[in-house]
Amino acid sequence: MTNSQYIDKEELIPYGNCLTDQEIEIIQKNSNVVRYDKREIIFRQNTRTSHIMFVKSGQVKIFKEGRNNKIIVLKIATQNEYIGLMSIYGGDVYQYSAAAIVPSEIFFIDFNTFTKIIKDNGEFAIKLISNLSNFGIYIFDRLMSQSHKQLPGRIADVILYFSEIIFKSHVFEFPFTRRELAELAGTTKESFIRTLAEFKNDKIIELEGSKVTINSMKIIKTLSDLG
Amino acid sequence: MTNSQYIDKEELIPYGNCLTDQEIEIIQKNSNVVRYDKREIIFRQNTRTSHIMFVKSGQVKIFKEGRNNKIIVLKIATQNEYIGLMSIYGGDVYQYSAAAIVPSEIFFIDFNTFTKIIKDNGEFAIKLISNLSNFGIYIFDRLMSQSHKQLPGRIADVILYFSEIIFKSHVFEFPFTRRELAELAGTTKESFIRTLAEFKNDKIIELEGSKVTINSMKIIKTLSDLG
DNA sequence: AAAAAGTGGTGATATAAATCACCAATTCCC
DNA sequence: GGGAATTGGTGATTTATATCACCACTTTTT
Repeated sequence: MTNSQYIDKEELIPYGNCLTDQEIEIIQKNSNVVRYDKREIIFRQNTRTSHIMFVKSGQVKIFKEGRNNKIIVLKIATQNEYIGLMSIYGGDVYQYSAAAIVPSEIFFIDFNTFTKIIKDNGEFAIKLISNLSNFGIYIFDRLMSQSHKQLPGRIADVILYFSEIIFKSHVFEFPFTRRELAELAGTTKESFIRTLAEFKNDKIIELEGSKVTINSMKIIKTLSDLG
Repeated sequence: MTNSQYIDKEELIPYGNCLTDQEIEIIQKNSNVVRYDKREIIFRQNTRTSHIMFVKSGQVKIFKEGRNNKIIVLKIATQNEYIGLMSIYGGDVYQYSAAAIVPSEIFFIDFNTFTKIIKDNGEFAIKLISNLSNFGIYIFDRLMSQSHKQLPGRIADVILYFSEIIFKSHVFEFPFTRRELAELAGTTKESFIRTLAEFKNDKIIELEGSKVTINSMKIIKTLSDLG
């Protein structure tokens, strides 16, 4: 018998501190962890949804594939983030794909078990509603940025995303190829490379391969704001 | 005392058939209806969220305003659709604006009352999770289309939207100005007008002012698919 | 260990669509 | 009822970015 007093439920499952010990136990009995290598696909767009998943450890790329191999990278999911929630309750197939970008552990929870807990536990339901809402707002912002910002603004956004959201540092290494970075900025590999080179020439950033050092966060933010 | 046996709860409140008579009653006690004229603003982006709302009757334009007066029209909400849900549970200010496009009645529900019912009623919570998920997926599709489709494809999308989602007929009248239509397609007034004129010249549609008759649904769908 | 595929990068060229500049006809509002 | 603003529309011009065509280098695959 575990002494739950000493366990942070939030580390066992996202929004776990809304759940009773019993609910946590039920989830754990109806779940399992799968390990994925770098670049392995976790689920693919248009396949049937099955389990609720979250990232136990690692980093996962969420992306959508369109016609003629065009891809949009939506975000990087990190530790304790649900992935695929929106697809599971929004229809019966995944609307996007997920792939590990570093070796990652994914926690799989049985769909019916999870749904029952949402129904029984209102606080937990509200948390999920909040989560989905925030994700929706995030996609919405991406839509605005894609529609109205031009390249330098969108590339500044990509730099800010890694610096502020993912690595929380103004020195970091892109965990993506140039092509993937372009897919995150909604452009082509060539245009991304060129614009990034301009940032480097203008001394806004330093750039050595994948390593980025932001020299002027102020200029990056201005670029992002003015679009 | 109302005899609920003869009332379709779904018509009183969206997803009402998940609610008990008592819950419906609580909602009705804590809500009110407000009438809006054509073009009146219902709520504006960046103002604080307050009530849960849904469209009792009419049609409401949901749109987001960016820098330099650039606007994206996201969708038209019609009867029995919640508006602003995503903003209310995603943060404390509206992420977008809503305006009536025809005289409309909006049902306002007290936030705490509504939240309590979500917490108490799991079926209702699941419905809302589903609703938010579908909305998210819709925005996501818009993002894909904005990123990868070119104008004719996006304008075909607009025509399909009115024909299939809003009016369910291949003859209809745009309830929008050319400018608003352009904002829905993610382009400028001029480009929208030109492309629509091409559709007319190519006999894909007939066009007289705001009145549209789709001659070849097949070509419209092909344009939408191929982007 | 060779062959194949993918990556980072640069230059030249093409092009879709925005922008600018108008105008006539409506609609709005003091 | 008359001026101001908005709308639908067209043509000419500009421009941002995609596309094409490469190349040297690295990483996979077999």
